[in-house]
Amino acid sequence: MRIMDTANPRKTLLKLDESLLSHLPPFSRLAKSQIRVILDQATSKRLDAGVAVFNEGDPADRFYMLLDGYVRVLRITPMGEQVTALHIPSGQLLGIAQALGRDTYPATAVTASDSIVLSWPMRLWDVFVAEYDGFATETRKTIGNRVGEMNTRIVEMATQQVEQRVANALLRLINQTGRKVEGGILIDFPITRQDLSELTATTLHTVSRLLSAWEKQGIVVSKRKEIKVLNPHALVELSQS
DNA sequence: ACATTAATTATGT
DNA sequence: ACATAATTAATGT
Repeated sequence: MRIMDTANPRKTLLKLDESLLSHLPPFSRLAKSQIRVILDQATSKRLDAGVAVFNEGDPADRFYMLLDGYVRVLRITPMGEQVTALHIPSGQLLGIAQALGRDTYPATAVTASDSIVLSWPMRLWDVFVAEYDGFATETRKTIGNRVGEMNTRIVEMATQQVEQRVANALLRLINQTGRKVEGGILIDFPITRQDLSELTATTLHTVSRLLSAWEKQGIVVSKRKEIKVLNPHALVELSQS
């Protein structure tokens, strides 16, 4: 029987079941007993939306597995503006500075929705890599994917116009974090026009105009902090005109 | 082709 | 009632 740490609700222990990790790529090749010892070393936390998981430049003392929710990775420009580098959906690792050969976090991670994260002290990273089959190769894959995405976004910024950039950003969002609903695909976490503008290096006003225009054309519908894509194909066309 | 500024309206606690 | 989000128009680069 598990005693909850009621004195410290921020760090409340959930009942951690092996099935939480067993289907996730970095751990999928492991036996139940192995996952058990991994879980026993983990700290779990519930985080509200908009809370920093870690900050750019902080000593990278822990790494994280996002169990539920979404996290966006931010960088601050020299002039103090936020730029969103990418979104991370649940089931992925984050704060994996060690894999990049760093001892500080290269960016800030903020929860985009209510989230649940597991974390381990960074000193366990090398142990995981050495002892757990598939852990290293899977994390390499996700790193590769993220670098790839950031690259294509940089190319977009340099070559495409605003309308095509936000169209592309929306398409990526529905691909990575979209949930099928009645008549379209819904972005699965609260997203403002400000957020979208930070993803596409434009202003919230321009995003607002574009979304309004697209809504009239029946391509999207949006409420406050909510965007649903009705016609992805139309966005694809917009993104390559 | 876009940003900026500003005024106005809507929406959630 | 208050703060935050979104829209809209006018003006600037």
